[in-house]
Amino acid sequence: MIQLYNSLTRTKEDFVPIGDEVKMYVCGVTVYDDSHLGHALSSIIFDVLARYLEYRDYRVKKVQNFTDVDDKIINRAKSDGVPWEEITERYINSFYESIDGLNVRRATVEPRVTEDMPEIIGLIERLIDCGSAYELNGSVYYRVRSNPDYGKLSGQNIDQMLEATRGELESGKENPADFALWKAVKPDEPMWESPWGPGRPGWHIECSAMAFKHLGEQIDIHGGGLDLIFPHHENEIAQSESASGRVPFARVWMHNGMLRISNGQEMSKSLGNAFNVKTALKEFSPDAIRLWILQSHYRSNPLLDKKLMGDAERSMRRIRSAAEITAEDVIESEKSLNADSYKRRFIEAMDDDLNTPQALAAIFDLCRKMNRSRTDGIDVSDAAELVRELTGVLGFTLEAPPKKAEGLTDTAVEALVQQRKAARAEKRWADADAVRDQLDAAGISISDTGGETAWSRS
RNA sequence: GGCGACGUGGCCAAGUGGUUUAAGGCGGAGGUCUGCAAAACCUCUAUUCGGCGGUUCGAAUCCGCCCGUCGCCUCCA
Repeated sequence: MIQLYNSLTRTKEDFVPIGDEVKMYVCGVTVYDDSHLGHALSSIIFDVLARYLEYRDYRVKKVQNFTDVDDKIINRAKSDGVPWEEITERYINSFYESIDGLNVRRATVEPRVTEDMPEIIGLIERLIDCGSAYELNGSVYYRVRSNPDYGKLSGQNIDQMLEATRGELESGKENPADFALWKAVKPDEPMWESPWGPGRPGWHIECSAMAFKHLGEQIDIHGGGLDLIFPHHENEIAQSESASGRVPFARVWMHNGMLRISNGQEMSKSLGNAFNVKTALKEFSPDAIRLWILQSHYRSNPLLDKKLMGDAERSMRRIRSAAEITAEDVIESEKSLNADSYKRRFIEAMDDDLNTPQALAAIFDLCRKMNRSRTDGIDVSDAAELVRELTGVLGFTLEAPPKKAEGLTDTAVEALVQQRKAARAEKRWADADAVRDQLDAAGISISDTGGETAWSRS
């Protein structure tokens, strides 16, 4: 039985989907800049969740949106002096480049706000009809007081929040905590026609509308970063439940932790220290980045530190070399390593609220067991197959790290390797070592196994 | 001010009442293998879980206080 921690109830709960298909919605990105490693963290975690659910024989429909109408996009368009559509197009492509590079599978549906405008407007109309929203000067606001449950996710209560929000308040709202569902048009901003006049949707309504459209009015899992709990997810719950009358809107709310940067501060865009995914991928393999993330539990706050990614790169080599063992590499043997207990450990760990550090520990232990068994003349090809299976569930590619562009060509390396081979055959060790040093300097490492010499770029 | 998270070895990080005197990874030390290396394997690397009290037959795990770090309450994965 899979158990997941539900932010709404603050407990781990047995996961029981409503229907025969898991309906999962994950808050996507606002496309106004390149993706940073925080996005990578969230994407990888919910990628692993979807992969694991499928591994456990669930059918999964995952919806992840693009917010392509937003203040930050408008501002970016202004500062770049281009139409806002160009900004969103550019960064949607950039997002895909990053996410593909990280071997994150695409969601089943990836809706954009601009493409689901009729549903958004329709949902706002429903909210007005049921008394949960009101129009004011061409804008529409959600009436927070209409919902006694408001605040249940974040543990906030309206009065306390208001104390904190003293100061600038939009005039005319019934309650300062009421939030915009529809924003009346301002000069030079994207706009759509609506029953309340031209304007654009508020931030929160899109997710409710898209979840309703693509998944239905009650869903199994809703995911996103911890920072979205308030106000975004709180508002999403309020809107969705007011409109549909179905409670809860999402059975399980899952929130991933925030990246920490080395000096202890949160990594946030406003600090301007975002670490670009594409930049990271130039230096580290997607597997190293994934391992670095999955070695912490998804609800913790991993340290963003290049050293740790480098450590993960080295760790990956162990797993990769174990996974690379195929039937041909195996010594003829009657005895075969039975890896069932490792598979059970893996599943047990993942069932327990996606405990990837424990699941990885099972894989590392299995790799060690395989190496040990191999020297004992035991057939480990089935175990290697299991390593491939389990690492696949975690989304690893098992591909070697990116090749350094500079340096020697393959043929040049081969020539040097042959040169060294000759030297070794004649026991001219100094010459052989000189070649090895030369290769090493060019970022190529060598290993002599049996009669053969293997080389790889590091 | 309100809501919340966290503090485990040199670094990262599981574990949340007994089979854990604490998994796994990285790093380090020694060894096997090797011409020497690399990789791999073996052994070692926290009697201890921020501090102080308490509950309990028994706590890193529960309770209280204190110290420290961080997040949310405004846009953020």
